[in-house]
Amino acid sequence: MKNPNTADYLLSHGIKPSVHRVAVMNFLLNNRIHPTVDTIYAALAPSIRTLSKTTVYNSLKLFVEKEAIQVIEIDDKGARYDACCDKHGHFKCLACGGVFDVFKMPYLNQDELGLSDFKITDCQIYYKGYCPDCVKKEMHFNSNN
Amino acid sequence: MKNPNTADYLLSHGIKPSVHRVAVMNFLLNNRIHPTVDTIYAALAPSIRTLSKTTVYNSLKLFVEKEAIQVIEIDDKGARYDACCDKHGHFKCLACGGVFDVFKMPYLNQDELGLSDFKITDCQIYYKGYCPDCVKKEMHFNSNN
DNA sequence: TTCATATTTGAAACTGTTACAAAGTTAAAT
DNA sequence: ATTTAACTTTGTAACAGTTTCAAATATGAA
Repeated sequence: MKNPNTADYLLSHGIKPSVHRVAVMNFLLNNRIHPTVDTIYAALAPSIRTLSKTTVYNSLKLFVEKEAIQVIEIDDKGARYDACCDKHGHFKCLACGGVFDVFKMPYLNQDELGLSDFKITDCQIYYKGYCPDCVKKEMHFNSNN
Repeated sequence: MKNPNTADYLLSHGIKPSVHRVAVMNFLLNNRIHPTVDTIYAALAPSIRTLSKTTVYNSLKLFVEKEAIQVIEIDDKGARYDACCDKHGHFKCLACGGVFDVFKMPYLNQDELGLSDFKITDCQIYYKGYCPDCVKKEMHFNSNN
């Protein structure tokens, strides 16, 4: 489960690998579930008794700035974080709250999009609906996820 | 500037056209600027002295539910509202805060996306960067827009 | 005119996030 | 070892956008 190269990964992005930062990055690398801040904090707090939620926020913000991870702001129920920085879309299930990767994306270049004179710095594609499991369970009532 | 069919438009979507609702919908139909709640409220409040911001929130929420408009949640700085419900992308300028339509979109169907067993209810494509005007003005410092 | 129903209001609550000053940690130079 | 400077972390409070909710108001049919 432990990735010994987490500190190196942070260093390669110009991030000083403090104990807390390594723990947060490690969680993201080993749990590809697009977790929220709360999920990360809840998972790490028991074993790192001195961890505060602000530090999780600070670390994630720094990682995003240094392009070590990407942030998925698919709704207003808490940002999701993804250790995979490759360009890809995301699907969020409105029943279970799960976020799925969508890798088969049809990206167009700037000219094709009709944005020739723009400077594009970010592109995000978000799908919403119900995942296969929840479709089967007919969990179409909307929860708070 | 006035669109006499606004009430009919609301009715055709199963929305009772109260005075306030017509005013909000009318603003959206005549001002295709993807306004925020604050923008709409600030524009209408002077002429409709009894209007409250909660009513703007309530009306917009109802319109979205009834699919009379669509909501653009491109960042956490306030939702944008679009009277055009056609499937299209949006670009937000990080300097001036303007939101632009991106109509030339490469939509794939569910199978092509690899989401065959999912039930998709919504798709949003968001671009960020700098619009032509701000590129020219070299307004690349980030504001709070 | 009365009554039932729907709409609107305004204040308070709520949520995710950020700001900030104080406290703690780290590691190099002495 | 001790000092020092720079950085990291904490915890509280602030903040913004949005929602909740009970009371007040408006609407329209009987």
